[in-house]
Amino acid sequence: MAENKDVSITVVRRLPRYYKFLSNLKKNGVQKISSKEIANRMGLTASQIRQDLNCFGGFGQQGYGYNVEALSNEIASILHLNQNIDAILLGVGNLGKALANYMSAQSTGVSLIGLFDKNPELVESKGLGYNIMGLTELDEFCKRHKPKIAILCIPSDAAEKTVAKLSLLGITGIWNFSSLDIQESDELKVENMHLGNSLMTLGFKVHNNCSGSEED
Amino acid sequence: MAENKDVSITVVRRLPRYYKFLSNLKKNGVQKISSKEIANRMGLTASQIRQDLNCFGGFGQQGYGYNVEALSNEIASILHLNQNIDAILLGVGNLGKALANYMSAQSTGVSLIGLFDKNPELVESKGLGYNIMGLTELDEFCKRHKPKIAILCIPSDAAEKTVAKLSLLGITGIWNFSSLDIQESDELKVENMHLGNSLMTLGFKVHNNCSGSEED
DNA sequence: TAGATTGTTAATCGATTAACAATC
DNA sequence: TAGATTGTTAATCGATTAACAATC
Repeated sequence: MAENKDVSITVVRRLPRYYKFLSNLKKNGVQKISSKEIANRMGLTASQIRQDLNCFGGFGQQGYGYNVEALSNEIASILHLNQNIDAILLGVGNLGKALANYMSAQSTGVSLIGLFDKNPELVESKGLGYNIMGLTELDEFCKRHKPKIAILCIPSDAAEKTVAKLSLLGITGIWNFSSLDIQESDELKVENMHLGNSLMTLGFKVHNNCSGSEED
Repeated sequence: MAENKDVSITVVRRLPRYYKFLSNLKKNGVQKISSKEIANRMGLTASQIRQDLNCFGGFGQQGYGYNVEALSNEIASILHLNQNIDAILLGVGNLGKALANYMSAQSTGVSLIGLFDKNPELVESKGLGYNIMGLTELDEFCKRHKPKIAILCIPSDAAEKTVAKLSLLGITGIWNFSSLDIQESDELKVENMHLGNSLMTLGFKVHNNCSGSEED
């Protein structure tokens, strides 16, 4: 059974990578794997993988390794991929559309139940599979459907005004693609996806040939 | 003068955030700031900020603090934002378009010089400001224009086949939006932007109300 | 001069790696 | 039984925080 609470965020961030890796193995019919081989193939160390997994339970078997399917299921359960969180998306530009398409194609445990835009009538939504609401309908929609996550694909000045309001409307997680640096708190969990920051970091690495691993 | 080399990637990743923060101060006419106030406003500690900056030089003044404009310029120079790296983008779907638009609007030290798609004739490129080439033209284009960074907005199976080839064509940095987990090396710097991983991490946090800071 | 705040060293904390007994 | 590989404890490494002398 999955034990969590006060597992470090560093470990949590590796779980989706393990999950992806194991899914690929499963797809290729691989049934068992050792921490050593996971390490080799993912560019980590065997120790680290065993430490990570043992934060949640002893999923392996001495002398054998890990059963791919069982471990994959355990991680899915730790990440709550089988449960569902409802999400709304604000700002249906190219990026918003890309994310909406991505989310309908992938199982990440989060599903989109509403898309909003300042000018819904200007959005070309053919093939998107959603109809788009105006931001004026946001309050009413949230009160009725109680989404938990908001995906921000709006400019940072708009985002600044929106965050506090979303909190009041019951949003407890923000996937933030605006350049606003949103601070995480107990009440509001945040993943800041600052594209520009990542690109500048890449630029630095390319210029300096600096070493060091990266993730997300 | 900026001293770098073997500065940890953890520190480097904070530089773009500092830069953004200082740019905003500058926009608001703020001329000086202390590490303590930066810390308060960014959710870090004053110690950490002083440690970070002193990896590159002593930019402050005792009893006074930091001059906003000077510090901002120093960080821009450390990040090489004034120099330019040429980049190409592969896969002009919604995401590719979003990134192309973003990059023409922002100064990140990286500029797009070519967009490629498997089916360039199917891409609606009105208003994009680029004309889109077929992937068959990639070799020729790279040999002529020698871009250094490739932005991958193609499916992961396509990405898998493409990475080694890009390396041979002189690409030394990859901004990877495919779900393929690309390993970084001395020859090839990588920023993996795994959207799904980030969303799953957010889901975990929302479910578990787990604490811990995040960035990108 | 007195007050403020840096640069920098030392202490602490957390994450990774190594080692090995347990056991399949 | 012998070999392999886990789970787990201990050692190391790196990053953050605290403290304080230097100095503007």
